Amino acid sequence: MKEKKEVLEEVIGHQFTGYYKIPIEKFFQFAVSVDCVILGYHENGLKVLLIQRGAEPHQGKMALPGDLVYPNEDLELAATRVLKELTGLDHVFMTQTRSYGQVDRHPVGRVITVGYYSLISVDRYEPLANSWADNVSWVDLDNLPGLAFDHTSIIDEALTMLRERVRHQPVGFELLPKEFTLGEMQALYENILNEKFDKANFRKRILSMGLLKDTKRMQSDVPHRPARLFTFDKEAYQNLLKKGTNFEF
Amino acid sequence: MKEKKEVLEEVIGHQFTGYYKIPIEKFFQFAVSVDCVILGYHENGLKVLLIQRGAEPHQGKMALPGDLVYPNEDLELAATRVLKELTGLDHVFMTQTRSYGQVDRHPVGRVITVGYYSLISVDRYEPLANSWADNVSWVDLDNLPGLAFDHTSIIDEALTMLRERVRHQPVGFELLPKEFTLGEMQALYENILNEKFDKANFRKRILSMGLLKDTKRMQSDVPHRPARLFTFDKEAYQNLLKKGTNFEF
DNA sequence: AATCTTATAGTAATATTTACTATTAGAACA
DNA sequence: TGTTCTAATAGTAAATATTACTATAAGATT
Repeated sequence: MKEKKEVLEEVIGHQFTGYYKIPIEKFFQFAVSVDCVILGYHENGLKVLLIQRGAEPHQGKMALPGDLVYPNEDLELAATRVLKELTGLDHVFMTQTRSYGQVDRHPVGRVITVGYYSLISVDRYEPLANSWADNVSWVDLDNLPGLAFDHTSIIDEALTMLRERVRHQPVGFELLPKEFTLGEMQALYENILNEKFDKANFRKRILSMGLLKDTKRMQSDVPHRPARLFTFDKEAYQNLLKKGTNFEF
Repeated sequence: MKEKKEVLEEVIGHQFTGYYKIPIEKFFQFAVSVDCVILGYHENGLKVLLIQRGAEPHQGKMALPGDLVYPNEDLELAATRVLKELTGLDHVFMTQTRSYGQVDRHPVGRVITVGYYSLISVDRYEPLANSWADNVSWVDLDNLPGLAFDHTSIIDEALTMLRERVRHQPVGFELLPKEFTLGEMQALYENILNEKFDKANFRKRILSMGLLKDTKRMQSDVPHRPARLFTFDKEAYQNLLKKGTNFEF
């Protein structure tokens, strides 16, 4: 590890003579970006929304939708703006994952990126490439190409977060269509957690949470006995949260 | 919400004529800081390590140990360096919480701060104020004074994280002395989770995890039957992690 | 030696989870 | 129209885990 003195002298460009001697402007050399990990579920697989970069650096490579934050812009707003500009997606509620700040992660200068993630229902949105994005597409998580910057590890960590979260919060619902069957729900859980469950027990477990509302309607156009359609009972979930009851799958 | 065009024009200082017209240097106006939330447990209460600021802004106020990151310094290293410089604490393993980027959170300019947190055993470290810190002390979390910047909410979120984590990871051990009794352990859990447990059942639950090593030694100088002393069995925990067994309290 | 406090052991009732089996119902086809 | 397919739904008995207790043990203090 470099000595503190050496490090400082590299920064300030001349010999270091004391802590308070570094002019504060020397610290204002960073740029900040946001990167959005939008996860979806389709055809029995988890997908992530990627763009093809139509601008340097890493032009042509696939990447997370992300861009630099304006110096007078809040981070959350930046994430919302960037996602909309590049993919057309609006009204997507994202939460921060964490920040990535490797010194050499960006070729142009020191850029810290802040990760945001969201789970969405693939069929409720229609991504459309825009601005400097040459393309937008849902890419299978088991089959990711080489990505720009450190985006592969940003996705990996978001995924770890999802697997952790799915056990303690009813996040599955966000990834399914508005109405879904218990079979679909089970397939989703099995996919995320990479684990098989007993069908009858899975049903009991999920139903006993009291977070599903029976629509009284049935699947149609299936070549077998159709299953009941459910929706997520938001109200019941709010009540559960208020009571402080902690959800466990 | 401001229109994009207006926002841009504020940033670039002249009329906006198209996305690619903003020179990239305009984006490199940020500074980045790290703030360390060091939590400890002492005399039946959770504490956080705070400094008294001996420098502007917010001179004189209590604050988290934190400072600006050098433009050529990795975030983790910065956190380690800053903590050591201000409080003398070394070899503290911290993990990132999240970043805070409100536009007006710092009076000098646009400063994004990255939160780091750690749980430590109060009696294993000897904090000592240094550099521009006028003072270091363990402050009771139930009795926090007004803090500099947005540090109160950084602490609040770290605390929420701790309460979440304590249910799924054996973090309690980090906060206790190397050797501890089951009674101390129970008091800690009750304190963090603000909930009482049945003594006999708590013992069974904790022991059945198989993460405690019996030292065969006893408490001394207590005015009652002395309790057995335990240590955390790191090896057993590693094995548990390898097997992928998920810890639940 | 009596008394205090807290540790430790044990247990019975209750609740939850698990591993099953059995039955049901719509669609498709003969 | 009934036979067959597939997956949904219902039910249950054994095994496990949790909970709410009671009883006993042991060192320190008086």
